[in-house]
Amino acid sequence: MTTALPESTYAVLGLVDKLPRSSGYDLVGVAGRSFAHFWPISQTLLYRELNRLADLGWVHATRVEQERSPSKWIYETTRPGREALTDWLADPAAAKGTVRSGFLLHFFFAERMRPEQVRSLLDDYRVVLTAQIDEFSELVEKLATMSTPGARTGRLSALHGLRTAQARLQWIVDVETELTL
Amino acid sequence: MTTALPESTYAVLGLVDKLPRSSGYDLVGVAGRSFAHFWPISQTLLYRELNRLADLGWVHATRVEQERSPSKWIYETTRPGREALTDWLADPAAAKGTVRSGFLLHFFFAERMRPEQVRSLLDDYRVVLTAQIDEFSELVEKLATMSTPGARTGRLSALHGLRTAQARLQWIVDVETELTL
DNA sequence: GTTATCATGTAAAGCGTTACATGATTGT
DNA sequence: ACAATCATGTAACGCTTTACATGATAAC
Repeated sequence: MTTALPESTYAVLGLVDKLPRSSGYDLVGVAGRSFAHFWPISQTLLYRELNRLADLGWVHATRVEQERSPSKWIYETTRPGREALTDWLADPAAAKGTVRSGFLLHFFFAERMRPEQVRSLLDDYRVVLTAQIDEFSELVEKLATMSTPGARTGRLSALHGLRTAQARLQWIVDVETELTL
Repeated sequence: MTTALPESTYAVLGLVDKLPRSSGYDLVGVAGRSFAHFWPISQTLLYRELNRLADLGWVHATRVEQERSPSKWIYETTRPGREALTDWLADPAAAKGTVRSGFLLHFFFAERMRPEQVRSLLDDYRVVLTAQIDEFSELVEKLATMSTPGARTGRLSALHGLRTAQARLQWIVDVETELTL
C-alpha cells in the first residue's frame, strides 16, 4: 500500500475532473472562488499538485499554443484518475480536516484583555462574519439560478457557510449582552 | 522587527500564564481539554514551544524533584512574557486562522458520488456534529457552575462551538429534504 | 512606457504531524 | 510480570506558505 496522498491532491484532481481542459491559471482562479472557503490552497501548491497528478498518470497534460496569450498546459483526468477520485470519495475516513480559529484563541485569553479590547475583538469578528454572510448569500443566489449538477453542491456548500456565519453572528450578540450586564 | 512567531507559541504562552507552575505534561492535558477544540496542537509541538518560550525568556523553567513521580519542569511567565502576551492580544491582525473541512471538500464533489454515498457522507457528518453538541453542551453546563474568570471565556467558547454545530445539523436536515425531492 | 492579465514555475523556510525512544513510579 | 500514568523528548517527513523570477501579450 502506497503512502496516503494529502487531501489537496484530491481537491485539485476533483477540480480538473469538474472543469476539463482548463489551464493551471484557470484552476487557480476557480479554486479561489469555490472551495477556497473550506479548503484554501496557494497558487504554488495547486501547480505542484497538477505536476504530481501528471506524474501519477491521473491527469493528462496537453500543450496548447495561443495567439493572443502565452502558451499554456491544459489538463483532463484519465481513467485511473477518475478511479482514484471515486475511491477517495467513497472512503469515509478520508474526510479529515482541521479547524484553527484565531478569533477563539484570542477570545479564550480574554481575561488578560481590557474590556475595550474585548469589544474591539468582537467587533472585528462581526465584520468578518458579516462579510462572509454577504459573500455566501450572493453565491447562494447566483448558484440557485444555475441548473448544472455542480451548481447544486456549490450552492449547498455556500449555504453551509452562510448558516455557520449567521449562528456565530447571533453568538456575538448574546456574548455582548452577557458582558455588558 | 523580528519575524512573527506562530500563533501556537502564544497559545502555549497564554496557557502557562493561565496555569502557572504546571508541567509540560499537565499542559498537554489541559490544552487537549480546552483550546484543542479550536486550536489543536500535538504533544510534540507543545513541548517544543515551551522550550522556545524558555529560550526567548518569556517563561521561566524550574526543575522540581518528586518522590512519587519522575522529576519534572514547571513553567511560569516572566515580565517580558506577559508583555508579549498582552501585545499579541491587543493586535487585531494576529487573529489569523485556517479552516479545512474534509467533509465539505468531499461534499463539493458529490456529483461524482452515488446517492447512497452522499447519504452516508451526511450521516457520518451528523454523527460528528451530534457528538460535538453533546460535548459542548456538557462543557457549557459544567463551566456555568464555576465562577472563575477563566471559566466564563471557556464557557462562551464552548457555546460558540455548540451554536455552530447546531446550525450545521439543521443544514444537514435541509440538505436531506432537498435531495430526496 | 507602464500597468494589467495570462501563465508557470523556483527557492527557502518552518510549522506541525506521526512514530518512536526512554525511564521512573504505581497498581494489579 | 505487566499495564498505566507521569514525564520529556528525538527523528523524519512533508505539507504549505511567502517571496521571488520570468516572460509573453494587451491596453492605456
